[in-house]
Amino acid sequence: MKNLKLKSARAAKDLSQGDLAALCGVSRQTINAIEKGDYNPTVNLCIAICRALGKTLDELFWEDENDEE
Amino acid sequence: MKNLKLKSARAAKDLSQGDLAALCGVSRQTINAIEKGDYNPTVNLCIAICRALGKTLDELFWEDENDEE
DNA sequence: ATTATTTGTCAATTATACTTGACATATAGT
DNA sequence: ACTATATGTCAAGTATAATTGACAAATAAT
Repeated sequence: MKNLKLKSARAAKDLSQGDLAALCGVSRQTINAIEKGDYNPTVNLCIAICRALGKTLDELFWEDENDEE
Repeated sequence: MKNLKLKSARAAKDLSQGDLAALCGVSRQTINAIEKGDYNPTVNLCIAICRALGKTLDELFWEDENDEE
């Protein structure tokens, strides 16, 4: 289950996966895995991503991650 | 950093920590720890909690978990 | 006083989020 | 052709979310 909302919000800010990872204090692979969607980040990381992209949890993570795989 | 929004949303539905845990498929201790607030649940669990309580991520988890400790 | 339910908290284990390091591919620049 | 950046993915390790089991204290009921 890809997270396309995240991918497009990141593209809208013209950030690479690596850029966003640095802003959130995680590795590039972690951002890649979240966008790819086959796992389940912690809420604090979700919040960090939202802050970096100027979005809220509901905008990026509501009804996506849950219909898993 | 206690999550009082969660605690009060649960109280509003007259559910015990154990009840909510069962609805979410996790242990009572996990719900207790999240309300107590000293850790960082996964977003899928947050979503399960929101669904059980009829709330959204923004309502229960936005700007709480992040000002950690 | 006692019985039952809820909550708080501990210790030890298991599952998994997240890391580092590396390699392949694709695209664009020079 | 070469160089650089962005992405996708793998394997092995570390950090921590979540588990089970147990016990104590508080509340409410009888």
